[in-house]
Amino acid sequence: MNGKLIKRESLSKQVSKELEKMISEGEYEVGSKIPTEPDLMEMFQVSRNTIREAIQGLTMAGLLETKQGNGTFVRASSRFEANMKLKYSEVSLDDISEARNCIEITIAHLAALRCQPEDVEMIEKYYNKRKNLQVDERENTKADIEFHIAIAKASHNLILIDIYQTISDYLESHILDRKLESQLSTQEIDQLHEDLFLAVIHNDANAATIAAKNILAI
Amino acid sequence: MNGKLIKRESLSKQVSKELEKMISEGEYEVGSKIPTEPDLMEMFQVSRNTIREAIQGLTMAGLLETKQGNGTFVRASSRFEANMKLKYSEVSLDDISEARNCIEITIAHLAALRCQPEDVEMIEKYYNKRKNLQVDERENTKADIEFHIAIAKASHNLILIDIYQTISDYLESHILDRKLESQLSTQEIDQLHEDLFLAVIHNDANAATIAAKNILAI
DNA sequence: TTCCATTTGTTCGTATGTATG
DNA sequence: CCATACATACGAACAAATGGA
Repeated sequence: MNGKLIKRESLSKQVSKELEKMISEGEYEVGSKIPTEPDLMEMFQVSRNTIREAIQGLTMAGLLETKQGNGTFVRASSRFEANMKLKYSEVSLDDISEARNCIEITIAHLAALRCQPEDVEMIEKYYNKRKNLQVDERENTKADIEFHIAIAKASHNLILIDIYQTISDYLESHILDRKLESQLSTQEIDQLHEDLFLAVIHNDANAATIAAKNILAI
Repeated sequence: MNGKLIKRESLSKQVSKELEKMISEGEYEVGSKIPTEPDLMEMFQVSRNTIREAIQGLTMAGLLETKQGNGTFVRASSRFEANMKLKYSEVSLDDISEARNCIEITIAHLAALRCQPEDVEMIEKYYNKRKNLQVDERENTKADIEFHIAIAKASHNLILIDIYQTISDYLESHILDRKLESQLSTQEIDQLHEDLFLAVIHNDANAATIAAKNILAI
């Protein structure tokens, strides 16, 4: 009768995803308390067990934190943030910056050597997105990171991709800082990204290496 | 009456720990099927929910794998092994090698700049251990990795240390292969390690970078 | 201080669905 | 088709911790 009733996904997973979405969208802010289990039962029309299973999953992932006799609180707004908070609670911005510098060049090099047509498509997509979002610095930075991640994926090295994705969320504020402090104009920064873009899609590994170094020097 | 009845720990946790112990001790081997849920209920004298919760925890941790309509199987003998299998199951040796090359040089450079007396002590310890274990190739390789990890720690960059440690377990067979295929003699390889060792403890960043590159070229 | 309502934690029981052999 | 075994979901009861009256 109802196509939506194809319930290939368990109720707890559905609840979990919905909660995660609400958290990531800021509906429940970091540090705040989410509704009680009885309230969530009412909201989602499922049993307490199902609610608890969903909460347990998000707790394991580090997004939530439960306090007996008090409530369930939002610990992080995303899995990445949770991962970083858990794993790298004592990491400095310098550490992140160094790690980025370390792998960015290798990634650019490998991406130029290995990028496939579908990689080019993705890279181009985010390159253009980045170029068209010059007004809003925040949005531009997000697109910037997406551009770099697309290049990382073109490297086809699963370890490097994983590392880059893990630290990329922390890069956001870092990149923004650099841009604001930079001596270079927006046009010059754009040019550097275009250099990297062209080098990668033309499979010029040496040029990609140089372009990556130049971007890191911003 | 019975000291053991202090049940500060939940039943499911107790069952979980007991199962994990049995798995790690090899009572249930990797790939084999553990008893069915009803059997486990009988064994531990708890409800099916409790059994299932314990199994779910170990499944999440990657130690077990449940197959509906078939049984529950041992996937890994320890959490560490599980973590590796889960995260880098599709990683090739080339990926690891590339990632290593990528960060090894940066690590050597930073270690030379930042190593403290206590770092020198550790590096020296494993340097000597490595030198004195020339007979057994396997032991030598282990000491080799410990030597490199000591250097990584001297970089004082938590992210790079973490990454290096994560991939180092996969490095063992890789390094062994390289040694066996190498054109260089044991003495020459030793010399390269001594170069790196001396460069780092003398805070010579450039020499450390070069030494690291030479070692990677083995 | 004690008491109590709230909230999460733990455990049990039961029913039904789904996959395998 | 059937027995077995895991998957999912619901309901219920009590324990334990918290915070406020």
